[in-house]
Amino acid sequence: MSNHNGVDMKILSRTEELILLAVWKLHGQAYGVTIRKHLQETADLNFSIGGIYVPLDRLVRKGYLVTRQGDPTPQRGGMSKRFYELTAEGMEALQEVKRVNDLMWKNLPDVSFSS
Amino acid sequence: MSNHNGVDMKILSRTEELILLAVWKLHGQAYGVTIRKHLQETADLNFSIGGIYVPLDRLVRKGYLVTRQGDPTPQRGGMSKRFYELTAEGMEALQEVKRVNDLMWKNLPDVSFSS
DNA sequence: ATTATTTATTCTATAATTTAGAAAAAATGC
DNA sequence: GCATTTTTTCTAAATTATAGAATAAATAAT
Repeated sequence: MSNHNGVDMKILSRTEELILLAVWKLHGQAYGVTIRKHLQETADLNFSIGGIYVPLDRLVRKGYLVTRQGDPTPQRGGMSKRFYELTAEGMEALQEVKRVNDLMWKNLPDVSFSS
Repeated sequence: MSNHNGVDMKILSRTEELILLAVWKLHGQAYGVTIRKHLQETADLNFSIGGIYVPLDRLVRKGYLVTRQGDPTPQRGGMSKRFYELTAEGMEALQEVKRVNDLMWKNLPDVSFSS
């Protein structure tokens, strides 16, 4: 649970992981609306509006994402988009969560459960 | 994001997933101390005491785990153990989180990141 | 039998994250 | 200018995570 500096880093929350993955997948086209849609279409996950923008802010503050304001587009109207991209640290945090997940999902005994 | 009844189920939090997986792996020998140790040894995850028992309670309330009081053992001393086991619903919640994870980690473009 | 030691859980307060959606902003079309 | 569209900002309430002191229940030692 430490990064390349040997400093303990907290593991990503579920939402943080999902949003970073969406940004990764959407490379260059990641903004609030497309991120939300990607989660819906890819995994049938229905986030509220705040459920996307609140963690996005946090991920920028933590240094896992960078953001840039988009230019107005030739489409109808609307507030200008705010695009997001993964940083090296964001990618590192994703690799760490993958490491943990892979280890924890390995060598599980045959299914059996109670009650 | 729905279970076999078509009812929407909330996706497990990171901690809930990790604890359910530890219980699964430890089948029959899962209690607070062994769960905490398993997470430490398997994935280098260091949970505080409350970080284990608080979510364990919640997982029982949600029906993902059942619990039974252990008998005193021939070892030195100590309060008697409280063992945990997965329920069918707990297993289902794990399968659901795995489905989401597998989908989200698929087809990612080549690594690239900013700043 | 009293006291010390060990193992393990319970309890509880605080911090952080999630969730929901109304409100505001910024652009184009008429 | 006013209506409409797209997108973000804001914010309050609910849920989860974190930390570790306190307590409990057992055996060992004297």
